[in-house]
Amino acid sequence: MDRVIFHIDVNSAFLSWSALKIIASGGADIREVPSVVSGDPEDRRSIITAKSIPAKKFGINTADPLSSALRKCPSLVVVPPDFEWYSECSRKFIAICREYSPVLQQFSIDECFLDMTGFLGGADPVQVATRLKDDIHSKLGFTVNVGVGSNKLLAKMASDFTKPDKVHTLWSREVESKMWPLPVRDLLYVGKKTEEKLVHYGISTIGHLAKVNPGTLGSIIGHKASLTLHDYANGVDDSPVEVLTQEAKSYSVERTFKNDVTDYKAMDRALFNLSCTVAHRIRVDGVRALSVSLFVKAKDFSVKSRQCQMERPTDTTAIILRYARTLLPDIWDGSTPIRQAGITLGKLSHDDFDQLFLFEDPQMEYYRKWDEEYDRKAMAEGADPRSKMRKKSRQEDDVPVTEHPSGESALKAAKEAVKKNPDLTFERKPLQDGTDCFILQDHSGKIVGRHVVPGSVAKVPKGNLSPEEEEYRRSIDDAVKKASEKSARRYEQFMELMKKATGK
DNA sequence: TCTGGGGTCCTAGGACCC
DNA sequence: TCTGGGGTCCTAGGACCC
Repeated sequence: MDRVIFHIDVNSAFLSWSALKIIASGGADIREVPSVVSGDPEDRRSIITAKSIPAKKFGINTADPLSSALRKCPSLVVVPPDFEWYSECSRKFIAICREYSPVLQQFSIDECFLDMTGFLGGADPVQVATRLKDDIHSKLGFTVNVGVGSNKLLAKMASDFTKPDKVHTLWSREVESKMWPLPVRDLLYVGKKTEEKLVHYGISTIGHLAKVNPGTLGSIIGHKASLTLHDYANGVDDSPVEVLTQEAKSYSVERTFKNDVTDYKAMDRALFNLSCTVAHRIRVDGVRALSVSLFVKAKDFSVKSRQCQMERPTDTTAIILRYARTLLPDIWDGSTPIRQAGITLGKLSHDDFDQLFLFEDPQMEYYRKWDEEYDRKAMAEGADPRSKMRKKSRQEDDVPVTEHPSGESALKAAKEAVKKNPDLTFERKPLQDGTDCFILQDHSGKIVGRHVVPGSVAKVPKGNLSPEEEEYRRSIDDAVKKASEKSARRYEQFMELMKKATGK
């Protein structure tokens, strides 16, 4: 049977979503000027996460280093990402799409497929797609492209035609006229390397690719890829719109260091931090991992990795760290400058027979308590908005949050609260999404309030500062220093704990 | 002043067994 | 003891996506 598939793609998603928030607080529409979502402009390692259409006209592309983008366009407006807000926008976007068909597959935070077959009620697919597009725009304030096609591949290709705020069709019968003239690179799963290989053999358009013998193609790009790409180039894709989200097969955490790591102590601290983060995430999701993989990326971008299987599935930080440490000597000589390191957990399961061994291994008691404490603190601080929080801490739900347009006013509000109630203390604690935050705690350390400046950490005032700004600036330096001291302290505490637990 | 972070899947080669 | 080949499993590295 002929299917009708929609692919809905938010135009410059992160940028549009940030724009809405900025407009709501009285700012200008950054979609209309050259602008990007990126990290701290002072950090040479920041890259472009999203760009506006005017920014694209300066030759700025996603994943470019921010420094090179600023060279192309010195007046570029740079805003930090706000993942919590993006998740909220995404949820609303998906909810509207779901009103059009229950057969929905969320493909990423800003894309989904709808199987409209049987849900059109005789209506013209393009009219329905246009209504969906306009519906999202009027209710949520941002634009999308809708691709309409005979299968997922064609719908996705169609949504990528001209942007923004457009509906395009790519039916099977239109493949030859609309898709074959395009360069091979435009085909899904043809990246830089595959493009190079294909062009080397004179295959430069999707039409060329469609006519190449799959056997010949296999010797150029590999067996599996040749079958897929040959089908794709001919507009063939039988894959269904998957309604059920499948569980993650692996969890990974990677960090690029501010300065390349060249000594064991610093590397061991990094392994500890990575282990803490990734182990916390699997505990939140209630899974355990059997395999651990460690990778390091050197200054020259060469990557080395090693993996191993643990004795049994675990979600314990100390165990994961122990295995990660055994992998390290195989991939690092202890002196080569390392720019990035990461840990991936795989072979995941839900069974927790690990508990049975608790009593045989007295160390586990220490480790389990430490992890519980870590999880409790992480939840209270609302650490990572991107993690799918299975259970939210009750405390967090009750804490009032006050938003401020600037850091100075947030600092002032926090100070006044302490003045009114001397039982309270406040501390500056930026959230991971770039939102600045002053938290208020009572004498027991319980968080009772938050004064936040959404997405403000990158906007550190420089140059001639007023006294208020000076103080704010100092509070930032302070918080950075405190955070790094805290991380060092936590590492030392954990090392003590391991010594105690292992009796060494 | 180059180049983030979180995933999935595939390939090629080695180990091991028959 | 040598040689070849097929099948399976494991893993390091690479390509791609958003």
